[in-house]
Amino acid sequence: MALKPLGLGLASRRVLSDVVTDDLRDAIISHDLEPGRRIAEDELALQMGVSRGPIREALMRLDREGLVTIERHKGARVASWDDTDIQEIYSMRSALEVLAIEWACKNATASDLKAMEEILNVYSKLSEKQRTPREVSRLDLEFHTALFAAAHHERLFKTWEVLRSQIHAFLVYTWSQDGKINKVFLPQWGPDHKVFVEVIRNKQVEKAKETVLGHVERGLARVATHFVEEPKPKKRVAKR
Amino acid sequence: MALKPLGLGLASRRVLSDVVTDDLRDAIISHDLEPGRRIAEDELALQMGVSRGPIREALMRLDREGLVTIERHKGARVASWDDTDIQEIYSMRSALEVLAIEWACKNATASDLKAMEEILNVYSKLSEKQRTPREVSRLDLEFHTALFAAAHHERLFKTWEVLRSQIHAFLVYTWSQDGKINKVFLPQWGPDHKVFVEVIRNKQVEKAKETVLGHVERGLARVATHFVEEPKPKKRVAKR
DNA sequence: AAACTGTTGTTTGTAAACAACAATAGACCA
DNA sequence: TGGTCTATTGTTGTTTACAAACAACAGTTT
Repeated sequence: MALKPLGLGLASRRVLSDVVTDDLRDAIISHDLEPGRRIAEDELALQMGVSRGPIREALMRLDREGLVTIERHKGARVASWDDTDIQEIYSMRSALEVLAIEWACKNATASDLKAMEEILNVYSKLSEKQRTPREVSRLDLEFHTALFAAAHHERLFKTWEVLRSQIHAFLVYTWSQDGKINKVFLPQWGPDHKVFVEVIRNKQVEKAKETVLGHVERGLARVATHFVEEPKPKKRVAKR
Repeated sequence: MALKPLGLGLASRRVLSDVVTDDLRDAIISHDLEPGRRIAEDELALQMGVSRGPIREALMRLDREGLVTIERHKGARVASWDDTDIQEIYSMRSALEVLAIEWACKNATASDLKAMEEILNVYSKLSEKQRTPREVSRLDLEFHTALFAAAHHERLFKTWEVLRSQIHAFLVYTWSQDGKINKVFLPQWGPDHKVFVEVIRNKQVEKAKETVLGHVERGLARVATHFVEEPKPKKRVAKR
């Protein structure tokens, strides 16, 4: 059974709270709602033309995803990031990806490998100009999602989905601070990921683990040096 | 029916959905609600004397915790476990505990260590008779929770909490199948865990990782051999 | 100033309805 | 008999409106 109902248009009977969740997530990831911003249920409900029920549900889900922060009787805010968060996220990511590639070596099917290669294929067909940091990062997250799917490990996949949202969110923030992250990163992306598919196909578990560890560590280094710290209003008093 | 009507609203600072969540979690973990059992919102709301709102919220949280399975328009069921789940849970646990003890070596404070030792202390004061599988397992989960707390890694801790609920749930199930799991396990528990505190205090990262890995693997072996498979009414393919 | 008190705006919870949907049971036809 | 189709039924999803609990703020009193 497919872990994720791949977004192929069929849009199957989505429920209102799903729509709200996705819209809100996009708004947060794209920074239409800036970090720290207050989200009032009534206001959002009015704005989206739905009642409070689905809004509450969406906010709770995004809280679980780490994109918003809910405090009792105080409501929800868009989450914000500092370097502690980066450290946490990438250390989790290392641990999870190592486990993922381990399981993928055992469980990956032909179609799993094909899905991963398909993403590499899409990348290779992009023109130089299309290889924007944003687009490549989107493909990057998609590739790693395919890797996690190949592990066939339900709980691992769900945990990754949470992490992915957070990575996605602060990556966009990082780009907005520094548009030219990509000098060394982008040309390397394709070859770097081809290795993943190969070691999985050949079931070279140890080499796979090393590969993925190095990969994530380089990712962290890249992000950390470019991440511009943002004052985190965790417990700040709101000034009017 | 074992669902206690909730105590009067003296209630303190907790909010209704918290109470419902905790009551339901207890009922599931203690198997007052057997795996696979259907949970209807209306029915539960009536039983607990609250409206559907807090019930829905509680069910969503328990779904996230993995104790309940919600399907759209079909409602919630108490989760059930098979050996695949055990494999998933323990592989996750290994990865997470290694990361946890790594961070604990860096970040543990004196009071963190003290908290862990306090639990060992409680254990050592238990009489032979009090060392039931159930009680020791409760202390075990508490100890490991203290370990995760000592890591000072927010996301890691939250992920552990999810896993803990699941471990707790099927451990109770395992005990109910076999009351004498403890012949080799129980006497070893105390000394086994003292090592944890020491390696963390001395910041012996590598040794710490080995220790925790072995520990979890033995835990898996113990559970796996005693786990009696239960028919799982998993997901049926959606027919249209 | 510090402590008290009420106001305000928000979240949280309740209630009663309706709408959308899934499962089931009959009805119908072959 | 066997199968498809359509009601029926029950549950979840959603809305509306209101009441209660609570945090933050401002003004008042001491």
